[in-house]
Amino acid sequence: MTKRSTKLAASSAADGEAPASSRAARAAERRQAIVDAAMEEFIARGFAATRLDDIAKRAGVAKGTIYLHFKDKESMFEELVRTVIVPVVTRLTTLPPPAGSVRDLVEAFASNFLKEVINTRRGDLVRLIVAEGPRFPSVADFYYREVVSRGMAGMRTLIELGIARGEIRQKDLARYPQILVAPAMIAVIWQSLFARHSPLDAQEMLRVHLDLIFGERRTT
Amino acid sequence: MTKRSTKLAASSAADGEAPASSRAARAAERRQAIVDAAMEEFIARGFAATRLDDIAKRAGVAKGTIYLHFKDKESMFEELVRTVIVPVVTRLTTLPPPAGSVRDLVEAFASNFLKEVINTRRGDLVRLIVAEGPRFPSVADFYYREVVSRGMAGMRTLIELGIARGEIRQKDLARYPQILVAPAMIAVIWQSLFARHSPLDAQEMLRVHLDLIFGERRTT
Amino acid sequence: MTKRSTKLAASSAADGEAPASSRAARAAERRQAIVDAAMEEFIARGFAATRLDDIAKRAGVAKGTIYLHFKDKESMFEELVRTVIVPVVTRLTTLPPPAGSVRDLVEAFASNFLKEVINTRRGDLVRLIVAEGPRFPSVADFYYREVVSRGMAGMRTLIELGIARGEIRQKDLARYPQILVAPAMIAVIWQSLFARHSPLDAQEMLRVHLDLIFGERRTT
Amino acid sequence: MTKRSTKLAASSAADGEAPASSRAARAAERRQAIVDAAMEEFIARGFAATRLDDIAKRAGVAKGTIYLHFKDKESMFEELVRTVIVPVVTRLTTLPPPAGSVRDLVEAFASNFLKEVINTRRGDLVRLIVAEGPRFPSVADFYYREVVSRGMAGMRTLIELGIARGEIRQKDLARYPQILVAPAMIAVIWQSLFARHSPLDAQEMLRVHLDLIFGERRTT
DNA sequence: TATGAATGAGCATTCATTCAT
DNA sequence: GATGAATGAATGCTCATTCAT
Repeated sequence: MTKRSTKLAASSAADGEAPASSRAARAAERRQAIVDAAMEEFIARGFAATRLDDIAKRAGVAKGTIYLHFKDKESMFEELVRTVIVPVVTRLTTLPPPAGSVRDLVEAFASNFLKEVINTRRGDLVRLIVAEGPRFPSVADFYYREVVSRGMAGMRTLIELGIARGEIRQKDLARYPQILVAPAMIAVIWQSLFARHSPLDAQEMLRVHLDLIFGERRTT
Repeated sequence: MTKRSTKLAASSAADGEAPASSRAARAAERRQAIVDAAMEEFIARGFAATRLDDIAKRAGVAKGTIYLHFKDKESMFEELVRTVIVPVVTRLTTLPPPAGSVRDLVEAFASNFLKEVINTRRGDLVRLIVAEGPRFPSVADFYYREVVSRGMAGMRTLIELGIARGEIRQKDLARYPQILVAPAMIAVIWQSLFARHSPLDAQEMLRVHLDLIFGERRTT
Repeated sequence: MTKRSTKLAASSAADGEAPASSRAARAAERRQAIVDAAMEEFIARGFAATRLDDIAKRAGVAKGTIYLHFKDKESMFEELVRTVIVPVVTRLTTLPPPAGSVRDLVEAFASNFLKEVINTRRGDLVRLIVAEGPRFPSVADFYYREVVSRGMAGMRTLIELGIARGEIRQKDLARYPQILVAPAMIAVIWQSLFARHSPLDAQEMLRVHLDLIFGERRTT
Repeated sequence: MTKRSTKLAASSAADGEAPASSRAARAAERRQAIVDAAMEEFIARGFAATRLDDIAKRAGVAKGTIYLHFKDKESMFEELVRTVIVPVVTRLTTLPPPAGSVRDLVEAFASNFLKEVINTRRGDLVRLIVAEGPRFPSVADFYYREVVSRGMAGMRTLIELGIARGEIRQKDLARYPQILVAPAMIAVIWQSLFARHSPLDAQEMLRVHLDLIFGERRTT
């Protein structure tokens, strides 16, 4: 009756005997299954309305097992956010191959953001953070510290570089990097809320936005 | 222990003497007190985590009184959104005095948006809608229909007018009015989530953004 | 919006002006409407599950009006039982025209019981008393005192008369008048509970039962 | 404060040592405790006035435990009726040893009914069904189907046999088996409602009734 | 380690009763 | 007298958390 998490059971052969990846690996696998399940449920229902029962069922574990990996519902949510956000940030920030024009850099970033966040569960997670932020100051703090402030700083640097190189005219833009990111954020929220009312071609919108800023015209 | 609703007692002179405003007026007053209290609580805690007890306490009414005005918690939330959103939309859309440049129009709108939404409980309500949308399709539908689609259409018209008049260069912008609104939305969310981490001068940011689109420079 | 009780408004002409039956009559009328409505509701839902709101609505009065006539829900129920039971008992016990055979007397009684109780709201009330008895000792006491014990005594007298006159053979019957009444009671309950499963010709059943006791055969 | 269910602890030896009766047995035991407690409370107060809190307290379990066994209060009531009725019906219908006179058979049945139902919680349950029937059509249906219609059919068969064998004179009786059962039902209700006003020797009453039908005289 | 039965605090909702109009 | 808006105690049900197995 208990359903095993499938998408992550890429580990071993038989179910009861784990040759190589014993003990620790099994545990990590289970934990990951819980995190995945929790993300789905939290996104779909929000923190307060999500039942641990449903998470356990979806993860294919018993309810008590969750407490072997997380202190309680709150810390599960907080750790979940960290667990999912950190690798994405790492990937998005490590990327910039320091060659080419600023627009190339920004476009590369946008492209990655598109692939890694928009139209992804990760995008829904961003909306979830926006939703639960006020009730989870620690999550909002974490998100501001790890994502927002770092993102703003990075964008500002890029903008200043663009201004220095003459790619960007609008000098004030450096004071509000939010403007550079705003359409991407709006895309994330739009997909999560209004996709079924009217689909949005996020990629094209971002291109138009970059045209607005860099003045030129190019194809992705 | 019972607290009188203060901000809404615009009825008569003194608090203890309500000669004319009998029955109906008292009822409307009470209902408004409930709506106000509910908005505060829903914004602070989200739908699921909000207790009717707290709403009642904050509104200065008994728990049962809420049910004289709303069928249940869900419809209270839905009606609340309508009650608050409709007048704002009305005010924001009725405003444009059809004189002056397109930039003037947009700036007037931005100015009103700033005053009516950003830095206002209404702004928090927008974040709340983003947060609860997935669990309240009816709310998301309503918001899309009454606010988003109408807003997009209006913006598109303005953009096209701007293009026709030569105020806006970027022709593609008309396809993505979201870009025009994005910074305003980001400002709303920012104030709600990150104001305490780093305050945002929304007015100035919007000005910079308009400069980006209209190319010029002006002071509000 | 308030609906006037119709079936009882056989009183006066205009609604606001009661020529003869003013004041007191109006009050009595209202009270009767409440009693009627209450009986319907209590029978349909039982004491605990009946809402005063529904009674008021059905009676065409405001909720508060009920409290002008009855102390509270409990005493309303108790008085209701008295109000309805007493006249029936009176009618059923006053009837015996002291002529003819004992069987004639019993048959006359059965016939009246059939007309006055079985297939009547009064029958449902008996079932209601059976239902609520344990929670309303005062009602059970009243019913036992006014109906059961008097009924048993009366039946015993009739049986003894029948035995003395040679109409009834079974001498022990006088010790258990319940046997004489049992089918009538069963008819009451049957109609209330199982009529829709399988209708019962109570009159015929009672005739068969009397044949069993009196040994003869007659038509009603 | 927690009371262990006593009457049902027929499992192991001492109360503190339950070696074999693990899991399933414990669960069954708990469920039975809940059923017992529920029966007491429902009988004493009726469905609507019974509090789950009281059932839980009486059963010695937490409130939530009830919901591990029953979907809600309604289905608890319905299942309770089934759970209690079915075995009784089974026992009462399996009994007839096909020897002896019809009167012997009927007397055996009466004797069992006396022992199994009258003066038993089961008797009170019958009154409860009469009480709640109108609000629980499913219960009334079940009772009619499983008990009443089967009982009527069985009685009719016996009566016809009695007529065929010359033990019963009254031929019409076969059309109204209710007459045969009526005093037993009245005994059930009497004990439940009027026992404290005036005790009833049900056994003797049933004997007198059988004498009435079979005409003879015998001792149980 | 993993399980899931058991717990009981917590909350939405109902409804008898009151009382200002 | 009548009214019905307002009250708040009462109660069914949920669900995060614990712990014996």
